[in-house]
Amino acid sequence: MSIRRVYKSLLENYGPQSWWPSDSPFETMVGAILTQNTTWTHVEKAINNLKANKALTPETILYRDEAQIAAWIKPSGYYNVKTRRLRALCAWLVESGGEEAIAKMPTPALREALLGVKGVGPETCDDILLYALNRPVFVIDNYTRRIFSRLDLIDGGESYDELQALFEQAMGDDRDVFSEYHALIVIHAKEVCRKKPACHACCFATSCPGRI
DNA sequence: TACCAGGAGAAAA
DNA sequence: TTTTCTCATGGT
Repeated sequence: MSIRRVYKSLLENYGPQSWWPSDSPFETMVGAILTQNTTWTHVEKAINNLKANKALTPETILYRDEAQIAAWIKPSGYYNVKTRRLRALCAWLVESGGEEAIAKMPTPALREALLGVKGVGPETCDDILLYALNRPVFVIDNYTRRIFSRLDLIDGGESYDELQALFEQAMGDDRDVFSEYHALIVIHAKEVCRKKPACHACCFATSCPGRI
């Protein structure tokens, strides 16, 4: 078993996922913040509230009443901290000259700048780079650690950057492959870990619908 | 009822 | 430097 083989297996089991579901790069950025520690169905409700109120713009999120923004994104949970995080991201975006300006920035500089925004950690940063800005970066999340340590392909204690380098080296410099792989990992984890409490070992079970 | 979800930052040890 | 706590709604 190898990282490349796992990708092949997941793709065969679940098919292409074609992430990220959104209508614009900015919507993807907002979704990346809102999806922190919650499920996508809750994020959809929050984004729909923003859309319904024509509030899915950097300017609206920056300048509308903070309590109003929080009320719109309430379904996604942690609405107070996420409001501040959205504002920090929008402030950075505007100060940087908007989407057209950041699109011209080289990936390492862009990544460093995003990581400097309060509320944007490594996973959210790479979600934005990969899915909003189409940069070839591999997204590492807790599912990746869980699944691949269970498969004995990683130790589990590696740093975020170490794991990212490992997957990027294994899969080549292919943005579309990185995009599919991360989505497939999330789909797989959700498919096989429905048991309560969540089963963290069912990658090995013959009953697992997406057994690797 | 209790657990958990497509994390991150601050505080405490 | 590493670990623990906090933020919070809503589905199962």
